[in-house]
Amino acid sequence: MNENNQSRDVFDAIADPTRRQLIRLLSEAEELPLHELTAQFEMGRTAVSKHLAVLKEAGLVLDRRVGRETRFRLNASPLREIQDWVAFYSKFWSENLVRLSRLLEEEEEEPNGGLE
Amino acid sequence: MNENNQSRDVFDAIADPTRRQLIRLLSEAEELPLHELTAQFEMGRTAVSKHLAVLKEAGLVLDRRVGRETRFRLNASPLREIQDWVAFYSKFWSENLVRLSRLLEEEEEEPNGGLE
DNA sequence: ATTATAAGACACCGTATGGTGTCGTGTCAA
DNA sequence: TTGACACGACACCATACGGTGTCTTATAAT
Repeated sequence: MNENNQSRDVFDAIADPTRRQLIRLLSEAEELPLHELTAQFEMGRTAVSKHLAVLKEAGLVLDRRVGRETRFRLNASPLREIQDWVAFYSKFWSENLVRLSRLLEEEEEEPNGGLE
Repeated sequence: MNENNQSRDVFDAIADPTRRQLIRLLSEAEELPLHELTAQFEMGRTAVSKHLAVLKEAGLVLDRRVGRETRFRLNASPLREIQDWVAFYSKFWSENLVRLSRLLEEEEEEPNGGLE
């Protein structure tokens, strides 16, 4: 019952480079109509519209009609899930932290201090 | 000429839930053979092997043969790209920060203070 | 009133993806 | 040495995906 109506996996939504570019463009412009977004790509309007639909299903984009154009804006909050996910693994790419976590694990498993 | 030999997009590699589950399993176990990983899923060995191949192409996994089994281990460092990417957008999902950035933008665009 | 623009809806298409099953081979165990 | 096991390499298949083009409708401009 939260704000985010994501019927689509956020990981999936950001997997496509075109969609990441859309996110980038929307982050720079507050609100943009479809035709203006389309102008930034080599593909046709329909394709861009489909990508935006995917982003919308993931809750990453909001749209509203203004006159004859549909304007899109970014809603970045679902990206928090990505950040949380990747934050969990950040401890694995620092050698020092890896050593530290191993030490902690060994202490947990062998509380009698049996280091080899 | 760096360490990471990623011939595949990391965003793409982590888009699949099965592959994220593989990453999770490997993060908990240091090194695991294919058959042991396969036992954690409902799909067959070939499918799991393919997912691991994708992770390998993204540089997220290393493998070595030991006897008749192929053991896999996690290499999380390519995930740094994800973290960097998402960190850029973290400023967009705090309401306070959004308001602040809007204020700054309005000041830049209309330095005469013409608010409607 | 007419014309141009913006976009939704839809049909269509080639290819990538995610799964299957099978066969052959190296390795470990009895 | 025989058999079971772990795996790679294929061939195969259904469906999802990322694109196209066309038609129609609502809106804006002239």
